[in-house]
Amino acid sequence: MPTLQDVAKRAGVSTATVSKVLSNTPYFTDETRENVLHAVDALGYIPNLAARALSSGKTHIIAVVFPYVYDAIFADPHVLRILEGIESECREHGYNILLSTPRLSPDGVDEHFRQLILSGYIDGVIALDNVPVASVTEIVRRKHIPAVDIGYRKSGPYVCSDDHLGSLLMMQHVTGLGHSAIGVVGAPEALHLANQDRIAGLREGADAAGLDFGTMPRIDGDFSTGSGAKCAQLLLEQHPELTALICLNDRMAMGAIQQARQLERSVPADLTVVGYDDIPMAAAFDPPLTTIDQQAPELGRIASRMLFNLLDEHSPESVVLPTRLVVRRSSAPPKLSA
Amino acid sequence: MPTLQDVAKRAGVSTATVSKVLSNTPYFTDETRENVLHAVDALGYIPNLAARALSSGKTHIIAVVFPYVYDAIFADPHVLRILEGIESECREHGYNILLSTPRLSPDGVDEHFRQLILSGYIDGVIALDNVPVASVTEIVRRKHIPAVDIGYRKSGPYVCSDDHLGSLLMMQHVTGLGHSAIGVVGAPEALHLANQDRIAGLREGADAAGLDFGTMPRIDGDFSTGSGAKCAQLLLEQHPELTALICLNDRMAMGAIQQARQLERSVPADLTVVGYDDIPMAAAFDPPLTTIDQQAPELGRIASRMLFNLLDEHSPESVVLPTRLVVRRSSAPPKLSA
DNA sequence: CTGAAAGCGCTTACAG
DNA sequence: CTGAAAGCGCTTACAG
Repeated sequence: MPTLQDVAKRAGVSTATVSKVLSNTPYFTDETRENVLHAVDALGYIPNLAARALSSGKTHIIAVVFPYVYDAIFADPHVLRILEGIESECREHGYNILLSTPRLSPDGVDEHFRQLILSGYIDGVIALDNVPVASVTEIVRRKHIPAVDIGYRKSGPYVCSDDHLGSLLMMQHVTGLGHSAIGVVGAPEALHLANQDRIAGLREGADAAGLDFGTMPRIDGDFSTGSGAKCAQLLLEQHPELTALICLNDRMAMGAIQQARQLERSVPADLTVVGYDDIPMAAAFDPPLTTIDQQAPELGRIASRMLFNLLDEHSPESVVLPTRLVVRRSSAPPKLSA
Repeated sequence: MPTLQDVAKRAGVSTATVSKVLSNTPYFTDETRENVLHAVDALGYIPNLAARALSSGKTHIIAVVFPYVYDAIFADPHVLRILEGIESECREHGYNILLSTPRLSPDGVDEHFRQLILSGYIDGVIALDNVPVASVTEIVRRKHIPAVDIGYRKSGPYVCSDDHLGSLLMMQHVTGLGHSAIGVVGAPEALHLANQDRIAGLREGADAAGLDFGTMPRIDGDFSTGSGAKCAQLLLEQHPELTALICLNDRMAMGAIQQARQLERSVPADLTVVGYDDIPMAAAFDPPLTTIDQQAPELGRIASRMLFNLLDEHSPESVVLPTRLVVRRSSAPPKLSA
């Protein structure tokens, strides 16, 4: 591979000049600039990233960090769509994505991740920091590496979805249809920091409809399809009077619908089931899911842009991204009120 | 951050010694070794990866390349499970994963990817190289960077799933149940190099059962759930006599099942529907899908191990990973024969 | 068993 | 507007 030196020689200038021309420093004769560019072209010169990193301290690599808890990254379509947004934005800005999946424990991140962060290889971090057990970004920020959180650990710049609004909208939708015997398929708060907000939103929605959220049957799953089925089974067995199930993500809602079918309850005729996230399959499901669109790709895009701001020494505002109710066919008025 | 020099000073040795001790070179007094290790500890020294990369030429970064075609990486659970296998193996061996999603055109890979490869930042490449339009690894190998393909472009070490066997097993299963009016929801060969093998396997299975594969109705989708529904609709409208649908991936099978339900054909009582891939949701679906397990995580793991072999200057054998029939509840004997 | 020294390929004050 | 030179923090023959 040709080096900067080769280019300099070929163009008849110094390496400093080549370097500066390539980094778009002004103050160069058009002639010099052209000379350099021609030499670059002729030689097929590509900068050595390691050398650049060593001397400039910038690697143009950002770590995208999805803590490895429950099955998040490798099974959750929602997480994937966030990644999609990050990818498109990073690629546009010439940043490379290093995928990191640290194991978290109450003691913090694992040693491998710690080394990565301290090794100087990473210009910035975007972390899905939503697990109560430990913070990913703490160690990153302590090293003064720019970091943005996607989630609720508001210890620095962050972007999160308006979960309170989302679950409020959902409860309003369900009560608005006339339901009052409502079951909740939730998730333990230890699994996700957003849960508090979601529960609060549901409560507010229930209050507004004159219902007591505290008395609504609720069983927690783990976000998987299977757990949704199990929760729905228990809920419907113990409370056959339920006419609606609010599930805290789409996969559990799908599980719930499959379970309802086995119990000979057809959705939405006999039972309304709603989800959360609006993953791609939600629209293709049978019946298509009424759910909350979190704008996952946009979360990723915004997080990336905030990070680029930080890298430019600006201080981006944290943002709470609005959620939006998507009404499809898994929800309908209860039969009794018909 | 403390540097090698700091460690050397503190330990009273040369930087060469520190470097060698840290890379486990033998021939050192236990005393020297301990001195160095203590200094490292005391200072909290972490090697600077950029410096190491520049002087050694090794970055310990491997690029995991999923060409950005149709919706592969960000919507296909199967791809994700491959990534899961790669991740676990790489993490064990101390390699970091750079996620790269080049755009492919008949001219080859995009400029961004080309630069990445030529920049010296990448020790090796694992590529999902299954799209006929262009090869990802060609440019990589031309630069003598170790690369392994997951897929069918057998231009270097590769690992692939035994698609021929998989589809043969599937056809045998379906014909074995007594079906002869079988429809196929396929995918255009331009989308995936494995299709040829899958079609060949189906044909062989049909032959073996005394059926003519050529006359079986077939419509191609694009691997998405929605396309599966559409194909099933067309197929069942045009050929109401069909008693079984073989789909070339699970997502299309799920779409087909949903569509069948809308046409009042219950699965498997009125219609057998089988898939391919055994994605996580296949087991949780209603009915649970009969499908082919491709051992996706294992594909990723094997690919990683082959790459580590290459990095150690060994020449790994390419492998064709057996597939396995997973019988669940979406398949049953046809009604008529009952 | 250990060290001096060159070198990896860039960038960046500094000087002119 | 351009260049000489130091420096980023390691590794690696080579020598002893």
